[in-house]
Amino acid sequence: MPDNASREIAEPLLDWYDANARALPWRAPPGTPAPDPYRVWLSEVMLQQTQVATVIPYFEKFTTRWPDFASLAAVEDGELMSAWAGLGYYARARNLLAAARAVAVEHGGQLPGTEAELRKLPGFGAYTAAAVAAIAFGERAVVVDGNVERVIARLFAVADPLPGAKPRIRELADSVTPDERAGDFAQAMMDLGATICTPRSPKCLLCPLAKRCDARADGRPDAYPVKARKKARPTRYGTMFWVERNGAVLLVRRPARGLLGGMRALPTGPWADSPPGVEGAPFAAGWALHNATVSHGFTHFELVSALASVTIDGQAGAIEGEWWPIAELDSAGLPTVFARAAETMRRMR
DNA sequence: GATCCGTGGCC
DNA sequence: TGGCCAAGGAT
Repeated sequence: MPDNASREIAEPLLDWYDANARALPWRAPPGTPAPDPYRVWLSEVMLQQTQVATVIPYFEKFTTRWPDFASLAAVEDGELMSAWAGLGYYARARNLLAAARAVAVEHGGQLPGTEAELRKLPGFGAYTAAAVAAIAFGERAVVVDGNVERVIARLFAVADPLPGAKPRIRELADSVTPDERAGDFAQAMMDLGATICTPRSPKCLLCPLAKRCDARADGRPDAYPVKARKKARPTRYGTMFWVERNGAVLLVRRPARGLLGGMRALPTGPWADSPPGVEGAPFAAGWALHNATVSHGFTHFELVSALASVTIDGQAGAIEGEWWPIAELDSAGLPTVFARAAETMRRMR
């Protein structure tokens, strides 16, 4: 790292961090020994595309139930998915469990300590491998997340739009990453991005790097980073099926991959460009198609789902799935869209 | 490189 | 209201 980059960026940023670091459950205080790699890893996975305030209660729940790699590796798939319910991006939970088991089997129960080895584990991309290597193991790794991209783009007034500018931003991040305290430096950059160098209305008057910031000098810090416009989300339509029998409702397990993969769910028909009615129902019956719908925004489409219901008396026959007591649906581990649909049905019936 | 993959909060 | 955003990864 060039001397001027250290003097103008790393040193004042680390000084700021020493005085202003957020106290977070997975974080050791600045200057103290590195925190538990298990807790660092778990927090980093939960924090992918998810804000700190959302993560904290999940992190507390997970670390209470499963305090280390061995206990997590022993969990059954369904139990882990239920615990993750509501946090979103469920592939993270599937990869988390796969990585825990790989660590138990192939690494003697300890997370490998280098960025290159971490990168091979499920769920460890460029960001997470660098973050865990730097924060938990003290490796000099270049950690680039959305916060770092924004801070760097402003410090150097990077005019090229994302995502094309990612390689350039990583080069610049590399050039300002110190050889010592790379983990604290990464967390300082992310704290700065989350609290000072925010996407809208950055608080430049409080910023320890304002003197050195090219975007600040231009007078338009919020113009960076430049981003390509996103496509509009299409609306898709579907139907969820509520099958009631003896005070219980039929739940199914969704396929292991894809949307809400591996999660417990209400039976659904296909998503379509227009309301499909009771097409794709789990079995032929006298379905009542209700007027109420449930709308839910996913990452790349907006779902508007109708609700259809039927009550079965006597034997369930060959119906596949679990009969879950309606009074205990809160403990079923349903993703938010199904939890809301279930709540709507519970009130309507 | 483009697409898929959740959810909640903000203005 | 609706688009944008958040400690990204897999394919």
